[in-house]
Amino acid sequence: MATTSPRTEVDECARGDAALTRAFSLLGKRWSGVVLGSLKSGPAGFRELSRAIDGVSDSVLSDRLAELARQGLIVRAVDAGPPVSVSYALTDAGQALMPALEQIARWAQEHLPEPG
Amino acid sequence: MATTSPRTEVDECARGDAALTRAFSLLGKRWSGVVLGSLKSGPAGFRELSRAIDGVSDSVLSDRLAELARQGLIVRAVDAGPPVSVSYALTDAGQALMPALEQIARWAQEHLPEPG
DNA sequence: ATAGGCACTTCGAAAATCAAAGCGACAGTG
DNA sequence: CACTGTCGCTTTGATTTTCGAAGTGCCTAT
Repeated sequence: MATTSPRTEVDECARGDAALTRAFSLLGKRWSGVVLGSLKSGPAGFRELSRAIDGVSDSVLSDRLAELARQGLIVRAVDAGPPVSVSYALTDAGQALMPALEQIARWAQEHLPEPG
Repeated sequence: MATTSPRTEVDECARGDAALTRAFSLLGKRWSGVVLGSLKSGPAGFRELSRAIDGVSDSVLSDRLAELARQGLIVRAVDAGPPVSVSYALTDAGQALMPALEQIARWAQEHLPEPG
């Protein structure tokens, strides 16, 4: 810490970074980060995501997709068929997060022990 | 065969990014991201973190610190006083995550609606 | 007609998180 | 010395989240 500071730096954003907190009120929910990451290679349907992600339950996936859409990170597009198909895709805001996710993935490869 | 995809290699690696999944099995837990972020400006004690983070309960903070330590992202250092004091600090692996967290924080400021 | 896929929703059970209180050690005050 | 307060946790229910399996409605292929 600061060696010679009589002042309180506590009021700074040093600790309690509001933006990070905000980000993790989303990303800190199970699967939301992975869902976003799964969308980076292009739009996908519900079932496709469900199978790709492996471990997430339908109900939670549904929740996460709804919440991410509500937050404007992804969009739900319905293509009236006749075979009606639904697809989820990243918005600009969602895309903007991809570099960070890629960085996290790279970090995990280097610094996170393998599962097992 | 499916009407849309002529061929999906997508299922292979693009989706289901293992590293990202691994990362979020940690960061996807409530508060772990914020705890790490709080440590980026230097070591801190339990009570200090507890107050800085605002919202986390002691029991969860305790859990997160233990888990992050177990994963090698932070270290717990005890300074035998007499006034015994404990402090938590980022390891190299933990430090290596900071750029990503900063990027996420920046992203949140630009793309995440304010708390309200 | 039977079977299967898609996009979800519903439901009960298990797990995670919460807020509050408690504990042992120590320090400061009167 | 008793009393209050801080630190670093742990324990104890209550509340919330997540899980996993099954069900629904629609459409298509056999």
